[in-house]
Amino acid sequence: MARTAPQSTQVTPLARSFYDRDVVTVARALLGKLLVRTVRGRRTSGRIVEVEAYLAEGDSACHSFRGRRPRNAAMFGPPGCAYVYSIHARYCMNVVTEPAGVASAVLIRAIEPIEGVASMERRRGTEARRDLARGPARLCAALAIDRTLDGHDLTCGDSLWIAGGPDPDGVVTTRRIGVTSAKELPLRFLVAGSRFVSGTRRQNEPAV
DNA sequence: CTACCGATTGACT
DNA sequence: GTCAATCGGTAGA
Repeated sequence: MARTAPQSTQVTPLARSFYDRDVVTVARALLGKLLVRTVRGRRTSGRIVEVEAYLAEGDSACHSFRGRRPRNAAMFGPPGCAYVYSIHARYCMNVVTEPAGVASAVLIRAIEPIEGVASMERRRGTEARRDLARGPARLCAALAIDRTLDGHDLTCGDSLWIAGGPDPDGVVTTRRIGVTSAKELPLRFLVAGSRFVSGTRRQNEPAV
């Protein structure tokens, strides 16, 4: 086998059963995992450090709250697929959870860049490592994620997937950022102490 | 068709 | 901390 750069992290995609669980369980379990993106054989990746859960029921901030639409169709599909949408002329990426028809998802809000930092810098137009993927739309820009990946199956290990990683030492729970309804729900989860999370100091104070 | 608006970001005080 | 650019999706005339 050809010699390759040493890989410190396993890159086998997580199985569908990982995603076919309660959305909050999946959200917390995603912290520490490796988000992997390949473009023309070149890999970029990062450790997930910030996520938000969006509930299938009783969550007015969830895109599925007012029913199925063309835009949110992926949320109603099987678990383990991506839901990519645009807002304010940017892209954001979610992971669909729970059985098909239960329209819940986890928004990936920030990663700590691990591989392909130079590619991320080029795509983002900055060399500030902390800012490369701190925020859901910055993350998508850094990994070249757009709506062509809406509905993409994350369990195949092709183009875009999630692999295992070390569980964080601590998790902070806060309210979600930017939502204009259901603001009070404690559904944002951060790797404690990570400098790669978004939000202000106050927004990152524990809410529960 | 037009009008409104958001799970954001970056520039600025 | 404040503020507005940006544009696709959706609702409504």
